Amino acid sequence: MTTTARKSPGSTRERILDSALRLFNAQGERNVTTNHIAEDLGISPGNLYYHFRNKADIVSELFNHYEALVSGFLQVPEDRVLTWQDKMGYLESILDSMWGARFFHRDLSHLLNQDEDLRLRYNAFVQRTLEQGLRVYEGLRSAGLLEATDEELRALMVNTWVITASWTGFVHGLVPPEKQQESLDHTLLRQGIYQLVCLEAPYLRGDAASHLAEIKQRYSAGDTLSVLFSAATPKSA
Amino acid sequence: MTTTARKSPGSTRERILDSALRLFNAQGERNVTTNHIAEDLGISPGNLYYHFRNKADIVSELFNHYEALVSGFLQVPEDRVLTWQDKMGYLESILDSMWGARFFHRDLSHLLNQDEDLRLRYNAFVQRTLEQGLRVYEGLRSAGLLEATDEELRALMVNTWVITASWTGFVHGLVPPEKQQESLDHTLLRQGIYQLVCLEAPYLRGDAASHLAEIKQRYSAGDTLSVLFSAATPKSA
DNA sequence: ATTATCTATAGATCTATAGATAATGC
DNA sequence: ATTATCTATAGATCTATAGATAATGC
Repeated sequence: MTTTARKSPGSTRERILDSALRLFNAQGERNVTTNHIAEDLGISPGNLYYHFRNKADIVSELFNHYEALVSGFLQVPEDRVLTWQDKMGYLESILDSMWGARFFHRDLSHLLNQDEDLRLRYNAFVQRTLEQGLRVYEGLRSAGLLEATDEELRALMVNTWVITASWTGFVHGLVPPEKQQESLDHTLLRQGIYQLVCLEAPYLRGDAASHLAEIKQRYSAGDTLSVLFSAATPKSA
Repeated sequence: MTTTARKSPGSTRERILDSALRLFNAQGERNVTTNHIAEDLGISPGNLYYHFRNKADIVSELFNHYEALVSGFLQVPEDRVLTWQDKMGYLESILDSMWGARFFHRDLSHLLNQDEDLRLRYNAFVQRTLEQGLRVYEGLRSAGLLEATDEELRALMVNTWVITASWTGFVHGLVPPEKQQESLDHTLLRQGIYQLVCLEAPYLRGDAASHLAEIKQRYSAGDTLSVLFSAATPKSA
């Protein structure tokens, strides 16, 4: 039974989840079978099935972790006004969470097709995230850090979400798995933040606007993506 | 023997590709086996393997179609200046192509991991598309329809690409497969164009800017996505 | 007594090939 | 002769369970 009651942190159930997450992220959910997970942990397949009904059950539980993480970050503080540092914190935290569960968005469509209940929870999650994100943007607007109509804000929020959720997949499409070392990954993750900052840039005002150049600079450090544009665009004329 | 030489249009080889594309898009590549394709066509599995080495070979050939389609659209006319209608034409054509091969981006990471050669061709494709897209944006800038620095243009181009390539996946995550009728699909595809227009909006000038409201109106007709924001955001105060 | 684990395996697929047969083009 | 197709199947997995055994908590 997939109760939410957790045993001691090093319990077999927890270890299965840890191992599954690691293998899923590294090799893709599709390429990791229940046998692989059991073998990775040095337990029997039977034991794994004692703790989880099936693979979808493991995925479902991993989604719960990820969902709680993201929802937890996207809170607007009630006791003070938002700053542009807050805004950067949101971007970093969420992209980090995405990266930690990148297997999920990579195989999203199959995972949702396979488990109707997960699809419902995922839809609710997207809706909630978009709403919480919109609150954040509205908070930034109230703080004078952003200027946009309600309509513009909603479109911006959807675009922010789509890019955030797709960024790890985009990176995986470009970098072959054997080259996905931790360092490179981190650089590309920062490029994702750069892209999100550029997305917001036209609407930024006040402090957020005056720090724009500095922030862009900070997150484009690696300049890894510029490879994509080959030699066509001279850096400075 | 994956030669590019094609037999008569209704040849078995072509029929296999058609059937595979249709089934892949409808059910996901992962859920469609070579046996399913053969059965769908009423031919034997053996026959299918006579025409294609394996499933990856079929996918590879489908990618060729898709790639040629997209690359063909993204040409800047040399004999005249770009108009904002051209720009909308690009968006429509490319999202249409994406939709036609939506299975591809849905299972992208697995397909690329499975076929090293496909990964290389895909990377070249992305690079070429970003460059051609950049040419288009530069053309719009020369025509006075868009104002942005080179740096802004490159970031815009990457964001445009990520959203374009991810949009169908985003839609699939929200709409359960049994509800994905042709009509709904088309509405959501138009919402994708709306999102792309909003992405470009801050940089538009001249005719492109003055037609902005009209264009937004045209593509948000269904207002399907607004469901995501529940009742939180009043349409007009 | 209950919880955790293992061994062994049935059943379900899927892939891809070998070998036979039919259809077609000279 | 060559091209296209079919039948039948070996081999490779993977899932998920049954049934036995070990460990643990009272």
